[in-house]
Amino acid sequence: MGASKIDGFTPAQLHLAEYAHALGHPARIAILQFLAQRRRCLCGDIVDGLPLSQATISQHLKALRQAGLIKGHNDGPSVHYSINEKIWNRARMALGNLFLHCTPSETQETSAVVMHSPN
Amino acid sequence: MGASKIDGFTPAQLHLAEYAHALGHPARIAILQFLAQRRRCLCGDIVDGLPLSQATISQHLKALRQAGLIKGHNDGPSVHYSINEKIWNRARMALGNLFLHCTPSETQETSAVVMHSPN
DNA sequence: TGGTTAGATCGTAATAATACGATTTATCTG
DNA sequence: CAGATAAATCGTATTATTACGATCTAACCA
Repeated sequence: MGASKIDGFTPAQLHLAEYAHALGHPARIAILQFLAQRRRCLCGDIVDGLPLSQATISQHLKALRQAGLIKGHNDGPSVHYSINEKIWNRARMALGNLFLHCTPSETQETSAVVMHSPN
Repeated sequence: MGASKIDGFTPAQLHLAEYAHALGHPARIAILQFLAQRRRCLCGDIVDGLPLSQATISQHLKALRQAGLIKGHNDGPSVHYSINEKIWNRARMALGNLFLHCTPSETQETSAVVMHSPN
């Protein structure tokens, strides 16, 4: 894409867009669901589980890592990936916030709950 | 980007990625927040409110419309835009679902609430 | 009808994203 | 050390995105 204009938007808007952007590809959704199922898994497990090459998976993992949503832990030649709960919760809250403030009608109370700090 | 591979992913994953992708730009976040504030507003209002050209705003509106998140209502020469609650709720649920199933620990009950059908 | 206004669309330049083969890097093992 | 394995990175072709000026379209008004 052309580079997005960044000035004129709030940090909150930029962060929210960054999180959503990281979620904006089916492979990255699948990777996150994969990580959630196994709680912690090798990069190779993901490669085996998805219809994409090792290089492409690695690229998507990098994108998720750069957004902060996942983290990797080196274990010999392999890497264990897992969801980064801290940033994950931030993303959850940011999106909950968006839906809270952008959803009209009585659904607001329902959405509101997602915003409460879980810890 | 290169065209994303689509086969091998579930419809749910594809929809989720589509919604997230639509939210993955600060201008589109700002537009949605703008629409939520005024509940219904002219395209020109958005153009005045954001640091982007009319052509660019129109392009972002098109992206949001194609994802189904907003709808436009013609009123003479102007167009009133508003959030499409039906699809908006679908997006909210889909994202709530993702966070529900991907978030470890005790935050699950909290996230779960967002999934309940509001109506 | 002629002019004005609101938005969409066109054309296009610049840049980012996607995908994958090939290669590199790093770690373990014999 | 030599070979094997895991994952990252490189190189690159293709396509999408972003942004904006310019133009087109449609609806309104005098």
